[in-house]
Amino acid sequence: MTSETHPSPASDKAPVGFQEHDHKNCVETALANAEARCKEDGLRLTPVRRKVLEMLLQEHRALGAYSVLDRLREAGFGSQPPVAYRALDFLVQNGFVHKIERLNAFVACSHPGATHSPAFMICRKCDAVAEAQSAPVPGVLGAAARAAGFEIEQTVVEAEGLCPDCTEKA
Amino acid sequence: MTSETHPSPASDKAPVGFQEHDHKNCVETALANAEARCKEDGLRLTPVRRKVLEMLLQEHRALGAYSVLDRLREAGFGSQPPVAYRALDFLVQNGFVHKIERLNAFVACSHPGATHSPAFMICRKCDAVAEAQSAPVPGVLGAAARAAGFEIEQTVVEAEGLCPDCTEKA
DNA sequence: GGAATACATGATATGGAATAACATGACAAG
DNA sequence: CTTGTCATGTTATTCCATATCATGTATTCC
Ligand SMILES: [Zn+2]
Ligand SMILES: [Zn+2]
Ligand SMILES: [Zn+2]
Ligand SMILES: [Zn+2]
Repeated sequence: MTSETHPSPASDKAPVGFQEHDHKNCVETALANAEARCKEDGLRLTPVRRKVLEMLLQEHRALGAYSVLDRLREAGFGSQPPVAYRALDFLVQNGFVHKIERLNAFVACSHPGATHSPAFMICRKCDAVAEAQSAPVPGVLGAAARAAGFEIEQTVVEAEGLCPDCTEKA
Repeated sequence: MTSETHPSPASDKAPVGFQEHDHKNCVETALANAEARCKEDGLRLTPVRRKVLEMLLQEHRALGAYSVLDRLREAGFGSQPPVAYRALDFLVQNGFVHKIERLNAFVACSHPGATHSPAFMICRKCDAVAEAQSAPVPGVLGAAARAAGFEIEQTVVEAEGLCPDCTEKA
């Protein structure tokens, strides 16, 4: 089970997230990929947007909108909330970034490219976040939705618990 | 066992939520059940807490913390945020109420009694919320968690989409 | 009963998340 | 050059959430 999120290019659907990896390379690759995909799809990866994506890849954990904003300010961009939120909206909209509802925070996607409905594991101790490639949320919910006549468009799946590190320390 | 949420008395694991029902009865029953369970478990369903649960059952939809607070003020209780949050915490903690992360809002549980990991369907047009009795989330996520050494303690499953009513109007 | 303890509430203050509304600048299409 | 579109900047406001300190009210134990 090569859950090598970042290092090995071949593993793509692994759980990933709590391991060490070649981070510099991981960030650069992801940024390059994003730029490529934007060019391809006619999306505009402007400086602010790029910067926000870069910092999220860099941190490799979920950042609140105001942390993002702080970093934008430091980097010489606008410092008002909408600046951050608009960039984040763009990135979320186009699948480069996910919002972690449980934390009201944002994290760079670990499985870019493939359209996916992600699932997250969130450590309640250290706030580490790992993205798992989730199958469509189906099962009971799908059945319930059909029964109720509800049309599912998007799903949020977030599991809270203890990451390996924090489990160890306890 | 009497989770007569709304429509048919026999249906217990039904999706529920978007249908009409005998609401007065539904509220009263739920309140009575809550009181019974609290007595049984040595929990203290104090006036504030009871009032909050009552209003959530009454509204039958997700309310923001400050809506709750407004109603508390009108009812002569304290009017500072912690008053609402503490009551909500108690109710969530003990399974009478769920927090809808997607909306930063709270809704009374539709399947009280049974310990359950609920799943929600949230209408993006009218904000109606229906609770489905969700089987434990595992599936893909469970496997991923095991592989990563992550210990799941709690899960959030929320589906966004269009409720029957809003689908119709479109 | 009276002290000690735990828990519930009240009130103040602050911080963080999110959006509405308006103005400006860049750029491509007609 | 004008118009429309999109991105950015700025101001202001609203909503969500928690830390902290003070007060009150039960229960428990002696
Ligand atoms: Zn990485
Ligand atoms: Zn951890
Ligand atoms: Zn009801
Ligand atoms: Zn609706």
